[in-house]
Amino acid sequence: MEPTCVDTSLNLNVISAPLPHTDLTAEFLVQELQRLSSENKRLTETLNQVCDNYAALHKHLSEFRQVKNANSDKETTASLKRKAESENCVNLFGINSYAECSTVTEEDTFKRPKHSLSPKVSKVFVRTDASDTSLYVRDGYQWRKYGQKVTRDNPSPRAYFKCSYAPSCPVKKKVQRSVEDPSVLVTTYEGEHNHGQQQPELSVNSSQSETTTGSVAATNSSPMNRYAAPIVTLDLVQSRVVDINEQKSSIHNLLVRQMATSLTRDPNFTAALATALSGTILDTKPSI
DNA sequence: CGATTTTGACCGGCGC
DNA sequence: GCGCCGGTCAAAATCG
Repeated sequence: MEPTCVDTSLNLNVISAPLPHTDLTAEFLVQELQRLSSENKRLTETLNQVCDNYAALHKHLSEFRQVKNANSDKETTASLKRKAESENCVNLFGINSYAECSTVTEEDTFKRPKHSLSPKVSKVFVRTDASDTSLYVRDGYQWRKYGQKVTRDNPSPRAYFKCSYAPSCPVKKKVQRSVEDPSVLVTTYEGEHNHGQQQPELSVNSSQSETTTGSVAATNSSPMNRYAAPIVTLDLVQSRVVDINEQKSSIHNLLVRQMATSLTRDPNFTAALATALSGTILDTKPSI
């Protein structure tokens, strides 16, 4: 299966040949592990910085939208609002590189033309196999499908689900494939669960994974069962890193170069980057 | 046999 | 008022 979002698993096969002595090999492996751990930590810090920058940018964007909306003409029609909503979703989708889990409330949106008492609405983008036509997103709750419709702005059908775990649970969700990328499932949750979560899982058809904001853990399959060559899997979320001396700067530079090369060669990464940039640029243009 | 899914019908909001 | 469209209902079908 295609990995979720950007495959950050880097083929850092720097160990070319086994060393003759077992002790030396073990020592070398320990050193390698420490070196990679420190590299992992450094990348985690870089990622955090990128996330902070993104958050600041997103905040500016929200402020800009509020100002623009306040200055807009009051004769804005509901259809325009609906269009703005869809555009907003597309932009959100682009900025966050198919991995956004956003919560939209009554305060920070100028949409929601009706249902004034509508509870919290959140959207989750799940990358899945484009050839897979099912609209089921396993998110740990039990859902009952009660309808399916083909909407006007999207050729793929939209499925409607209700939470069936508790009869009194008011949560609903809508699942529809994205127009921009059919491999992405757009799940819209409405309301909040009044019960606990059942299964701590979050996947599509139990074979794909979902990325959420801030989680860039590369969940490529285990190197032990798929690849013969050692592949460094970056666990940027739960990295237990031991700080070691940073004397091997040349090796680090080499590693950084290898990572950059690996990322730029990755079509998923370049596609996600291009989408994010285009979404950001398009989002700044004045609305009609 | 109960739970779940499918799918056509129905309803209400909105624009013209 | 009429038609369009999104959302929901409910009977039939399907599944375990």
